[in-house]
Amino acid sequence: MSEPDPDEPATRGGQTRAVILDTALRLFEEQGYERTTMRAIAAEAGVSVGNAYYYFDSKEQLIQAFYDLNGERQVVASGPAMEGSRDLAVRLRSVLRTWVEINAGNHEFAGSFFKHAADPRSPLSPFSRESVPAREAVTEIFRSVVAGSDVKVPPVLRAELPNLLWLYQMGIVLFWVHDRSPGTAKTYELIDRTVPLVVRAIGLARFRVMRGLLDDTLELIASLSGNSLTGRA
Amino acid sequence: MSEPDPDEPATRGGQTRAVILDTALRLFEEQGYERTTMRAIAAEAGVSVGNAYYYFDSKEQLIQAFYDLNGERQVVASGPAMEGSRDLAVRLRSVLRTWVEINAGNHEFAGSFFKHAADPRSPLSPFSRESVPAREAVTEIFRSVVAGSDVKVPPVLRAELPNLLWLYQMGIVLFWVHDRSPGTAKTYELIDRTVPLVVRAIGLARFRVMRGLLDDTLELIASLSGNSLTGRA
DNA sequence: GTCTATAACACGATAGAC
DNA sequence: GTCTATCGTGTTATAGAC
Repeated sequence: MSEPDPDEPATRGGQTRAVILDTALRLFEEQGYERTTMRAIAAEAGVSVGNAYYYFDSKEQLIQAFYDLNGERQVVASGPAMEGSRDLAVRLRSVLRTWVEINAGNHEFAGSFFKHAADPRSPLSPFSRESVPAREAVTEIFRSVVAGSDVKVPPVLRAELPNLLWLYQMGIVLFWVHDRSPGTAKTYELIDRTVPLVVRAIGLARFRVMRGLLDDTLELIASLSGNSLTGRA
Repeated sequence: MSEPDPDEPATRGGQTRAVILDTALRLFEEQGYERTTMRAIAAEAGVSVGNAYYYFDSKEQLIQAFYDLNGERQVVASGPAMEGSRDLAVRLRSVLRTWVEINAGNHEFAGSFFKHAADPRSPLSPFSRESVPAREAVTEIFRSVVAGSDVKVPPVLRAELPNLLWLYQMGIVLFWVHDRSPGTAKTYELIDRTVPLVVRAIGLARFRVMRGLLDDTLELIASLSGNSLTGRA
C-alpha cells in the first residue's frame, strides 16, 4: 500500500525501487536465483542492503514483482498475437506460444525459483490471495481467446472455460519448467499437439454421452471452489 | 551408494543414521520443516551437526528418506485396502483414501516441504531420476487396482492407464497440500466425487467419438515421454 | 520519507583435526 | 565416524544523514 506505483517511477524516489528490481531480475537471469545474493543486488544497483530491504520485504518479493511484470507483458503481447484469426485453435496456440516466447530468457531463472511458487504457503503460489489480480488478468486473456473465436461454447461450459484454460496454461508452464530440450522445443510441440485436442474436447461437450460427465465435473468444480486451492470466494 | 541399508541398521554404526532420521522426522512433524534446524536435529539425536551431515548430504535429503518410508507404507496398506471388491471405483477410492489417511499426521509437514518437491532441479521432484523407484512402486499399486477389477480396459489404454492414475493421484496430492478444510474433508470429497468420473471416463474410451481424441492423446504421451518431465527412458 | 554504513544473528553447509 | 570451528547467506538492528 505504501509503495509507489511501479508504473510511474519517475517522480518519487521510488525510482530506486525500479533500479533495484531491474538489477535483481538481470542478476537472476545471469546467475540464477539462489546464487544471486541480496548483497550483490544492492551493490550492483548502487544502494545499500538496508535500502533494498526498505523497498522489498524479502528476496522472494522480488519474484512477486517479476510475476506482475510478466503478467502485464503477456496481456500486452496477447492482443496482437490473437489478431487475424477467429479460429479457436489458432488463437489459443498463439497465446500459449507467446507466453513461452516472452519467457524464453527466463527459463533458467524460472527453474531456480519455481520451488517458491509451488509452496502453498507462499504468496508466490499462483493459487494465493496475492496472485488473484495477476491470475484474473491472465484469465481475462483466455476469455477473450474464446469470445473472439467462432466456436459456439455450450452454455454450461461458458463461465468456467476461461478458468479451465488458465489451468491448462499452468500445465504447460509446469512442463516447460521441466523441459530441457534445446529451445524448449518439446514445450512448443506440446502446445501444438494439445491445442487441437483441447479444442476437440470442447466440441465433444455437445454430445449426449459426454454431457453427464461434463455436468458432474462442472458441478464438482463449483462445489469445491470455496477451497483455498483456487483462492476464490 | 556408500550409505548402509536403511532396513538393517542394527549391525553398522549406521544405526546412528536411523537415530538421526527418526529424530528429524519427529521434529519435522512437531514443528514443521523450515523451523526445524539441523542444529536442533543433531542436538536432539545426541550427535554433532557435522555427523548429521556425514549421513545426510543435506537437509532436503532427510525428506527423500521420508518419501521412501511413505511409499513403502502406501504399498503395504494398499493391498488390504483393495481387498473385498472387484469394483474399480471402490478399489480406486480405497487406495486414494488410504494415502490421505496415512499422511493425515503429515499435513502440516507436507505443506512446509512441498516447495522442495516442486523444484524441477531437486531430487525430491516426483519426476526426478531419484524418484523413479518410488514412483514405479506406487504405479504398480494402480496397475493392481485395475488388474484386480472387473472392468475391461480398452487395449489402447491398458499400458498407460496406471501411469495416468499415478498422475491423477499427484493431482489429489496437490489439492490435499492446499486443502485447509478441517480433517482435509474437501480432499476426501474430491476423491469420492472424481473417482466415479474417472471410471466413467475410462468407460467412454469405447465410444467412437472419443476414440480419435484418445488415440491422439496417447500417441502424444508416448511421443513426449522422452522428456525429463517423466524421467522415463 | 529515503538512504547509508556497519554490525549482528540464525541457519545450512563445509573444512579439517582427531 | 565424529567432533569443533568457521564460512556464506538471508535477514534484522542500530544509529544516524539528508
